Amino acid sequence: MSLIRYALLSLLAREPLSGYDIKQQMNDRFAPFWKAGSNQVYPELSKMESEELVTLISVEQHSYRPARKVYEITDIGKTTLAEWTIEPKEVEKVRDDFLIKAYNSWMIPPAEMIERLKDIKVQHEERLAIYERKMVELSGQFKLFDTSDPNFSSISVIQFGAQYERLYLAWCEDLIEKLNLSLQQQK
Amino acid sequence: MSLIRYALLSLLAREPLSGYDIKQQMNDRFAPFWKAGSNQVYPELSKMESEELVTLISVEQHSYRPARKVYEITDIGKTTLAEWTIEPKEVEKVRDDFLIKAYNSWMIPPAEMIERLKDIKVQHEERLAIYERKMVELSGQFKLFDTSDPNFSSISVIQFGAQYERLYLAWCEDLIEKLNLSLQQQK
DNA sequence: CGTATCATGTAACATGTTACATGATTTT
DNA sequence: AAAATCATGTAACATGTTACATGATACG
Repeated sequence: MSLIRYALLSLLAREPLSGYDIKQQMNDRFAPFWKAGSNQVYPELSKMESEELVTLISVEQHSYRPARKVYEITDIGKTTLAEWTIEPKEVEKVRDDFLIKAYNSWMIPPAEMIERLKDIKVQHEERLAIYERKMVELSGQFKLFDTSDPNFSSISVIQFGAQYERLYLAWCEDLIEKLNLSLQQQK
Repeated sequence: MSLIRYALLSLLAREPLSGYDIKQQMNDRFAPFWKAGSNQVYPELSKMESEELVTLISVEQHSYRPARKVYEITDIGKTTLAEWTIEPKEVEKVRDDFLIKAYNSWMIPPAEMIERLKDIKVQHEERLAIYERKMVELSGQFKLFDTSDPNFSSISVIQFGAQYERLYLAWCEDLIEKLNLSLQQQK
């Protein structure tokens, strides 16, 4: 039911991982699509183990550290994930704070709003750079047209991310331009 | 602090509204950017009233119905909203369920995945149509270059929405095409 | 004659975020 | 000497969703 469950399974469908690995992948590699706190990952893994969606395949003990518990997806886990994947669902709300801020731009002096937009642009440029780096990384190890290769899916999702950032940048630039025009008209 | 507060203020900055009005605007007109339940709207309005961000300007009693309580934003409310609007903040995660589903597309038979994508496309086409209708509505009552007109902001946000839906559609079409190619190669 | 609308609100539940706790080791 | 890394996990808090409650009237 909960979304986090399927996010975890999506990663485990590709390779066995520990809770810690999953957190890393979400917060570093998978970012900025997703994020998960330890309080969600660890309890969910235990629950999924008791429901036989995953199994514990090894417990590595490096002397002093807490035991590293590595989980593998089961066949039940795979079919559960596949069923969820093709299950129809209403699409999400967009829900981006900055869009509400933009909805208030009429209250803000144009010069100030332009500064804000430039800040936002920098952040989106950084994200775009991350996606583009990932694209280069992945496209090397990918056989064209093999849609059953996990990399096919990774690439398509990253491509979405990159396109999204380009859209955001273009939108910011357009707004900046309009605000600039109105500044010049005032003079 | 909470986001809902600023969403409410954003609407009240344009005109006085009741809690019911706000819910309507969010769930109908403002959709699909945002959504709010009554349990968030009504208590938040009371809280904001006690903090003097809004004031109750009228209580309409239509015989049998619960009293309709209309709120207006105060000057404190306006400056609070304006400050929040220009306050820098890290940009949001994208977080769309379907992107996780797409991340699992390698597990799904291409023909099935194509069907799913077509379903999603329909939903995004509907949203695009909503945005385009709103654009026509709004652009009529808008003086070009007047960035202090609330409609200027409305238009820019809706434009973002429309561009987003076009991106989503293009991405779906691209994926469908790739999946189709791999189907033909299998034959 | 059942359902939708107006209009407030509460309660129960699900989900997500931030901070904390442990504790040796490696890096700065 | 301080901070980051690995690795598990818990607790407190904030936010969001779904369902319920009231109750007269208008609509199909």
